[in-house]
Amino acid sequence: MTTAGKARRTQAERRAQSREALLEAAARGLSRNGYANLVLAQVAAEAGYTRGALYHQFAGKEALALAVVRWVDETWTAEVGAPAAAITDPVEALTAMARGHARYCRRDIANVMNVLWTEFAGREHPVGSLITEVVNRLTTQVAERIAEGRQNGAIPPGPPPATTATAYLGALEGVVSRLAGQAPHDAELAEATVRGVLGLHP
Amino acid sequence: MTTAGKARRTQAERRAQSREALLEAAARGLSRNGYANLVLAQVAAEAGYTRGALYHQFAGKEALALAVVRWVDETWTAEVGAPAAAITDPVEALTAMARGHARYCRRDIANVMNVLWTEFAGREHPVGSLITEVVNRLTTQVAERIAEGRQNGAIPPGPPPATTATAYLGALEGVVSRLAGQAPHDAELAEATVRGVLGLHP
DNA sequence: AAGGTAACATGCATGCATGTACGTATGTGA
DNA sequence: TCACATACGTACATGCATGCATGTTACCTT
Repeated sequence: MTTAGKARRTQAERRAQSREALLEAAARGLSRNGYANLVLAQVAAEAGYTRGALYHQFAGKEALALAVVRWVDETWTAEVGAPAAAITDPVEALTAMARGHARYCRRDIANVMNVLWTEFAGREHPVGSLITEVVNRLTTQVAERIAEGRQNGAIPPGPPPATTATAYLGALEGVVSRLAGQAPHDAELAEATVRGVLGLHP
Repeated sequence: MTTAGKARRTQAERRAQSREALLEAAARGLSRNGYANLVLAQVAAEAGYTRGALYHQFAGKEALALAVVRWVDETWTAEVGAPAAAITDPVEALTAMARGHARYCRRDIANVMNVLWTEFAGREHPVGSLITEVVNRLTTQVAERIAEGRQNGAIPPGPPPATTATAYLGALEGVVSRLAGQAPHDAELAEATVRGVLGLHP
């Protein structure tokens, strides 16, 4: 809402602060309103600026949304994806990812990916392409873990790994977005859900 | 796309045919584009009419969307909700609903509720209110079945029935919308998912 | 401290979709 | 068959959000 330090910042600091404030406001706006209903004047106002600042930092609405998606992707990978990927056991990794995603989505920013995915799924749009790219990468990773677990014997046989991975991510997003950060049930139910998708006993 | 019988229809028939064609086109459009990106000229064109016909049958964009939601609700209740509600055993009813929903969503119409829900969740809009109403009714029904199954001993204890029911519906919608009618895995994974949410063994 | 550049604000033009008024065609009852 | 009502098409007006061009303020260099 308000820029913290106003007293004699350097230009780079000033720029970075504005950019971050705008990105955060845009992420909240996208979470709530989606892309089509996102009004740049509101985004700028919520960040404490006007549209001028926004157009100075981003080429336009599309570029802003792309930046938000990349930003969310980076923070998600750092906070959820990478820690889960570091776990050796496939089942533990997949359940840890579910719990981690639930925790990550306790912030209001989190619905961004879900909203944009449903809005741009099956349409030709740069934002949709980027989302698809991110989701595909994730799906591939999950599918590899599933295949690994099946060979391992820890995960029972089922539909093709890619299909199961798609279901895994869809179910996870569905649960978490509906529960909207109702700790601690969100993480518990997220794990239970993905265990079900994978065919694991409770 | 094309109106079937052109030869000497009665006015009521004529009106009903147009209305149904417009509703179906609107449902497809909403599934793909959502409410904000739905353009009425495209809807009318896809139904074989112009905006004039649409505005003659519906008061406007909002009324059209409301009619679509009611229409989907009715068909869903008839094809999925009522058959599942007729089943006595709670676990069987809940799994049957999951499989039934997956089958129902094999049509392109099905994403309507999901799209509109994510678009209007937490906003004040007539369409959002109606969706919330429908979802709440469903959630209550599912929660009752869950409570029943817990008392029964068939479903293990867990988070409050209302919370679990929300997770049930979120996970189900998530899986089915992502799988987009990939029979037969959609039904299989939908059932596995809700079994996981409920804490049942595979 | 003064000129210059980047950050930001403000006003204008454009496009697009909705809603409405009016015109035309098709069915209905006397 | 003729007057009327209803289904549908067409053209115009309005509102709104984006994008851009032009001012104004803050910071940096010398």
